[in-house]
Amino acid sequence: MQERYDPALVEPDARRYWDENGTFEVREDASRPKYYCLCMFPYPSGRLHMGHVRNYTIGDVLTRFHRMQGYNVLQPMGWDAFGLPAENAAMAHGVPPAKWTYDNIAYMKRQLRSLGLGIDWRREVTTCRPEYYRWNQWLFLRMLEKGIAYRRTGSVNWDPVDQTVLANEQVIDGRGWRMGALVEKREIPMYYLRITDYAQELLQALDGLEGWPERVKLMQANWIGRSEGLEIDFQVEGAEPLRIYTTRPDTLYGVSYMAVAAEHPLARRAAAANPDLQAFIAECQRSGATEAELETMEKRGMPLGIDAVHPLTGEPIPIWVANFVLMGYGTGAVMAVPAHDQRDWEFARRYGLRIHQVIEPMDGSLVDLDSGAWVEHGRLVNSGRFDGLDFDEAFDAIAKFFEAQGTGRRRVNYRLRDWAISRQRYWGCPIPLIHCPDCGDVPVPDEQLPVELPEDLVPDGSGSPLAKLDSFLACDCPRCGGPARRETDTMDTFVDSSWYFFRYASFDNGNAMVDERAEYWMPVDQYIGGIEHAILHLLYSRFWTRVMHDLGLTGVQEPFAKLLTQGMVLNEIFFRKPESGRIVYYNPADVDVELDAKGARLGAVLREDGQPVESGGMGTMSKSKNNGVDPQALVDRYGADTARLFMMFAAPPEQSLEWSDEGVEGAFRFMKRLWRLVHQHVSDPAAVPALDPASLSSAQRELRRQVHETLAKVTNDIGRRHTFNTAIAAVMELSNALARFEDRAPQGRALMQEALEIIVLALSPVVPHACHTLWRALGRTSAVVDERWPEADPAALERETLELVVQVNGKLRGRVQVPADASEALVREAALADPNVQRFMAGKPLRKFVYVPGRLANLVV
RNA sequence: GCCGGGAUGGCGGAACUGGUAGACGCACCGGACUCAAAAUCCGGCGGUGGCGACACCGUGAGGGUUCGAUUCCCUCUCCCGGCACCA
Repeated sequence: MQERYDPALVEPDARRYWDENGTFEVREDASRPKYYCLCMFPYPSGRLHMGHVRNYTIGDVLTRFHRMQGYNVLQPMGWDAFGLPAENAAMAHGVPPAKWTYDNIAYMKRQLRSLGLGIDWRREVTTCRPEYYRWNQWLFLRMLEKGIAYRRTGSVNWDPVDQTVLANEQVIDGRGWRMGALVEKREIPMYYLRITDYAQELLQALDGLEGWPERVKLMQANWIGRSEGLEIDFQVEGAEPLRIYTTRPDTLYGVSYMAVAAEHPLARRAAAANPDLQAFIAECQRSGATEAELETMEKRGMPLGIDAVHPLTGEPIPIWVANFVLMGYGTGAVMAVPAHDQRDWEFARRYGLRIHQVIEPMDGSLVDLDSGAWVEHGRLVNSGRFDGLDFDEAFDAIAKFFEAQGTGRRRVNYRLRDWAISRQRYWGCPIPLIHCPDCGDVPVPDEQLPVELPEDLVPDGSGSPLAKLDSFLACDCPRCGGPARRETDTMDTFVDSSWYFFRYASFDNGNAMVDERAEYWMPVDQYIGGIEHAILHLLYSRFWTRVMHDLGLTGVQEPFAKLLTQGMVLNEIFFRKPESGRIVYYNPADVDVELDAKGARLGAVLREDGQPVESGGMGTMSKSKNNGVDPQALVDRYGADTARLFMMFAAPPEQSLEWSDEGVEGAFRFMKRLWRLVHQHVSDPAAVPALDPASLSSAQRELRRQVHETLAKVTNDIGRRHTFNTAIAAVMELSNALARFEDRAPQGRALMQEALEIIVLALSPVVPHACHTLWRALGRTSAVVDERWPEADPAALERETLELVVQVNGKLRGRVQVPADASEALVREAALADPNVQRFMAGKPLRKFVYVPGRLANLVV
């Protein structure tokens, strides 16, 4: 073996072995338990970033660990290849999105390979290829048949200068990102998927997802947002009744106005004869479309001059148009109770509307409505015959009243909205529909699938290039054969990522979306990806899987048995803020940090000019903050193993990870120490006999216990807790102990051999290249990747004595050695005998004795 | 604004089920080796007081429960993720 650790020599060698032996190529095998380990596939943006490296290293560690535990493990990889950045790159460089995307994939695939990931590359899936997206189209048509897909209008951001629809990301402060035009909301026809039909199922099934983090399940439950309330019709003179939904029917007597969306028919009608209203409605249509903007903007409104009739009192209730009511959500109208809803209270204060208390606290205490709304449940007052009822009684009584009248009903409502999948973009999966002047919207027949996307177009930022391409547009109506026009909208890219995990199992089937191989592999046993996908991607995938289940395509209802949400990768932000002009960000690699004598930070300067820069703290690695670190440079300099080791050691996987050049150096140093440890052992010519545990000295027994305790800890930390950082820390501790262990007697050598073999096996999932070589260096002829995961020897773990902590009144005052099987009485005696303990008891009588076996004794005086 | 999460030495983090706060690594300081430097190795390293044994303080802030709280509860501050057309 080489004396010096040289990853450039070791790593290609190990990878060659895995490739030549097809180590990670797997097929279905009923004789072994299967383990489907899946990482979220990357968007081919150009180069791998640190988040990818972190994600795929976690997946690879779990893949290799489970392989060694005897599972039949599938780890596939693919490309989420449709999307907006390809169109942006196309516009910037005049290259077709397809070429840009395929070039990126080729480069990033080389990068992934250099990380030494145990991937079955035969199964690679690329979502922009027709053999993949034809099944998007095929399933969409099935959904259309079932009524799960439907068409209606929806609101989009419209750039009036570019004459194009903008993504939320492309709207900056209400203006289009390219020309700076004021963006308008516009209603256009779109296709929707009825995810709301699955709301109840998607909510209930969360309880069964035991392998999911609680916080993700909570976020999904809140997103679905089930509520129970009443749907009530308010009569409006000379118009259709105004229908609203409320979860607080108990506050009905406190309604002092109604609020409708700008697009509501009542608002439109009232505006016809009122220029001020027209201006206000036009202004509402210019305001932002995102929920965050809607909720934080100034709440404004204007009266329509129309009244609704209060259904219980018969009093007139003024109807207002308000900028915070959304037409696309619920009925586009709400009832407002300023006394018991904070937003209504603020609106009423602003416009001098009535604030009328109808609920009081159960204890009859007074409520201060001058400082804000009182939103708790309580007892009804000022509510006619409902006075004195509590929330539940009032809900019930009022529901019965409306049900008897036929003007209202109980209703379960969801915050979740149907999924709009139409995108007015080129680089996406074409929606397989044909518009015929005679037959209307006609689905493309299955035998004409896929509707292929031309790959040589270059978008110019003004609408979809498909709409300008006759060869794509022109077609025959499948129903009447007459001339027709193809749909030019493409699908949301979340469609592509909602089922790719099925396709990895049936990757080469040209005749069906999925086959029986998917039934073998699904569900995914462990899914790993960024926390930023906790809601949308994961919810859409759960929905899509249920639709496939209901169409008989799979027996699986939930796609991901276990979920690990990895944290973001952060780095320092350095900047200068000139007196005038924009903030300039400097890459941390170009900044020197000045320290005081204790190593605490004094300041930072730009190396180039020696002048100070300001620190902006830690932030996600991004282009805009210029704080990214290229993983390729890291791999080129230190090798993949050091990159993997640092990523796994620096933080537990669910937490954000702070980048540190020094930390990488530390990981590399450990690799060198490990290498040297093995080298020293194997280059000693003294024989290594078989280990005889019974004959070990007490120092040898002590070390062997540490070896097996470490093994037990690593097994638990990787397999159960997924805290790779603590597993690695334990191995570092053990290797420090081994470096101090200089026993060259035959049994000392034998113990060293056992310890080094266990270390190499235990680290092989994390640093597989180096361990491949070290295993052979230790005299083993097998490949470490094919070895079984070792088990800790219970005999080695046994202890004769224990050290217990002794507290007086909960404060640490001493330690005692006791036999491992000591009785409580013996422990009490030993604890009381400790001189320091006696000092703190100061002769006071023992009031209570708390004994936690194996841990501590607490003497309360 | 709403939903979810986080805050522990100079820094990243550890403490798994309420039981020894600071494992492991980094930075820093001291020493060995060297003509010297780098690399490597050895030692120290939360704060305050003390020659020392040791004591007191200390887990974002304030309060509570408990024999005992980084861990549980309440209030607050700041930071991060998501908010439906970025992926």
